[in-house]
Amino acid sequence: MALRFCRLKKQGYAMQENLVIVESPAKAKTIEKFLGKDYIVKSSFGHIRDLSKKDLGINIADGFAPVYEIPSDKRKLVDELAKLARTKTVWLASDEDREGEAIAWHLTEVLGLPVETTKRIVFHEITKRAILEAIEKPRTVDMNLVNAQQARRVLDRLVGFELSPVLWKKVKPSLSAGRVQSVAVRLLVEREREIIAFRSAPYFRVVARFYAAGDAEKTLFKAELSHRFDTRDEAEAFLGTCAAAEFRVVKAEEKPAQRFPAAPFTTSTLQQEASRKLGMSVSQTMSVAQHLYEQGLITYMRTDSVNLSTQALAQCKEEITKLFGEKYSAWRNYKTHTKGAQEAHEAIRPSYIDRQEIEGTPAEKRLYDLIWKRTVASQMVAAEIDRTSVVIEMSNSPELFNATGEVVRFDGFLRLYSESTDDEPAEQSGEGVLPKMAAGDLLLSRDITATERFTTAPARYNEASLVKRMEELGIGRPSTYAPTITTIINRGYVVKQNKEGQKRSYVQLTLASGKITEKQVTETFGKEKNRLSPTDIGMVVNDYLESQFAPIIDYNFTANVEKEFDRVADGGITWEKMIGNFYGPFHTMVDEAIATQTDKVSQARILGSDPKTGHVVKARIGRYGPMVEIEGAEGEKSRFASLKKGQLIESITLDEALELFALPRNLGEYEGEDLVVGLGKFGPYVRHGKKFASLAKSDDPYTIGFERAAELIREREEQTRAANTPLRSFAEDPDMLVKNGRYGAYIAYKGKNYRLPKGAVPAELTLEECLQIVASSKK
DNA sequence: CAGTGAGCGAGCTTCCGCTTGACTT
Repeated sequence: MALRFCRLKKQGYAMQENLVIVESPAKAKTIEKFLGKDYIVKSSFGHIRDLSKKDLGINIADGFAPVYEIPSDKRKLVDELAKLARTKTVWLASDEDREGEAIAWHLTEVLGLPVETTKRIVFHEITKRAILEAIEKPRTVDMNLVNAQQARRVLDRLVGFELSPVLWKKVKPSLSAGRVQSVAVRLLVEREREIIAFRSAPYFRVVARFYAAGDAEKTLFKAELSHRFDTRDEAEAFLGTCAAAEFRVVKAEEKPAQRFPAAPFTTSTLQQEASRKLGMSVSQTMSVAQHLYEQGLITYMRTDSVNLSTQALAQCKEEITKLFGEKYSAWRNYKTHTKGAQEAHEAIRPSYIDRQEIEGTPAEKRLYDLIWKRTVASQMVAAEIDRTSVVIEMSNSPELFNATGEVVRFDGFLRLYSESTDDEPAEQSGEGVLPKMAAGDLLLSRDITATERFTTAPARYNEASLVKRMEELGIGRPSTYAPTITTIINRGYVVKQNKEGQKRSYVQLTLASGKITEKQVTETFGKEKNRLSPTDIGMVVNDYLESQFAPIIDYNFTANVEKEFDRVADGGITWEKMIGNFYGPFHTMVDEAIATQTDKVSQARILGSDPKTGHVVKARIGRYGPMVEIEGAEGEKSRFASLKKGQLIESITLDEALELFALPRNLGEYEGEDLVVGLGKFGPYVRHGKKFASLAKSDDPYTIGFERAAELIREREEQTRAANTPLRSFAEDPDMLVKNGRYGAYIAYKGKNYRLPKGAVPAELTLEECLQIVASSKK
């Protein structure tokens, strides 16, 4: 046995003299194939060390010396790597960016390798050529870049671990603040305030349908008036003018234009498009992309680069030529403009461009299809477009009508893919083909319509548009966009929610055959799905941070410190000096914040007075969250009620507040006990004596009637009866019961519950089988 | 499961950026 082991080990040693360490296991697998049997390729699974978790992990007095630890879940891996490293030449092949360089350095430290001589290799694409080339010219670990990472890491820890405790003291325990998350929350708070402050105003837009004399059907087109009216009277008066007007073309222009394809996907643009086109959340997108990556179907999904490998470019050209012909192919190299991009990887693209479709879950197929189309389209020629614009004047008014038309002369990349936008589709005044017109042409109007519209508040962010904004500001990285959103939701700073649309009616005035007619139309507006809005606590924390730590949550803070990190990376300053420059003023701010008496960080907002009692009604954050209060008279207690989901202290009105006191409502006596509707921890309920039943989604606790409430109680009783009646019982052993639970049938035996094995039919179980299940599940 | 809202205060919470699995009540 010992001999055999020894021989195997020797053989392995002889065959694999080299150990290559990369960050991702999927990458390791691919590279191992390229390198052949002299190389064993292992993965570090990202970082292998981090600052000590239980305390600050930085020795400030000792020049900010970091205290690094190997996390317990990394111990085994590190031991394995160390063992392999002892007998082999190590090649550190972590990503070519700040974090990757640091991983390489931590590996030298932990594996006991000399920094000066250990081979460090990098490649931006996972192709055989790129990897063999990298092996040809190894370098050593760049300590300046490593130090820039240490500065980044230490700064984030200092900010996070000094700010958060200030919040625990001044606002609420367990809160958090950080360079990235606090700015993300700030974006949402500021947007929310714009929305609260916004007052929608009506206006009238005028659209006419014109035609050329003689050929009405073929030449009918739409044109919009360049002026918008503020009031109905103005709009109506204008239509009156139109009735007596003569319309004439003053300008007709046709201009050729080009539309270009979008760059290949990065993490952020993939998240945006998957959200717009497939309705996927940011974390869903990442998890599906991870699956595709692990199956070797796409390149790495956490990237800020739009670069494609030469090999991929060639494959695109071949594929486009095959599918659409050579005239559709255009060789393009895209450049990254993103702030702070590190470009350690390629863009997100299919691993094999000739693979147009894949097997997998529906989500995997759709996301792959999106990636395939975007990649291939990025290498296709621009679309050729003819844009026509026509200006129409009136004989009796200086107002002008405009019509624009667009005709695609050559589809180019549009044949495959067109990027979506975040904005709602603009109300079109009739893009499409315009009839041939020339200046001086006389036009007739079929009808002219003035439609009442309303100015709209800026839209709330959704996950993907927040990521887009963060990327623009250089805040966060591809690997942290999704987790950051999870964090700010988990901290209770932000909620993701839907909003029901509201109905409103608007006026439409139409001039046709010399007569103006009026129509009332209704529409829904303000419907929202999966939008992010700040909570009261999110707003309070943001305001506090703004008042005490303005420089830290400044939108340019990250961009500014990034410049400093770059100086460290260039060797222009030591990282300790850089951090020292930051920490001095920062720590003073922390001390001052703690010393500043902040009388009640959360102040009550006075809403008005209760019409019944005349007492003050106010909203504030209480022990159990946001609430409204009607102050009691002298020596009397106040009345309290919690805010509903979606309501904010900052924007709740007196009427909305008073409505909250309508609960609990007593609906009257039913079978000897009162039926009471209330709002509990788990939502609206109806109580009958000691029995409770939840209200259905369609029920409104403020308006629900006696009959419906009684019905809910009866339904609930029926359910409990069904749940308590065992599916199976045995005369021989009354302790043994097969019951129906929330997760299906289960066995209840002597006070303990047991799961049924897969495939068991509850109604057919015998006592023996049940006893066996109980016995076998005992451990 | 099903409101609460006073005050005291032990012990705990927290960052960002690299990577994947565990986990099922």
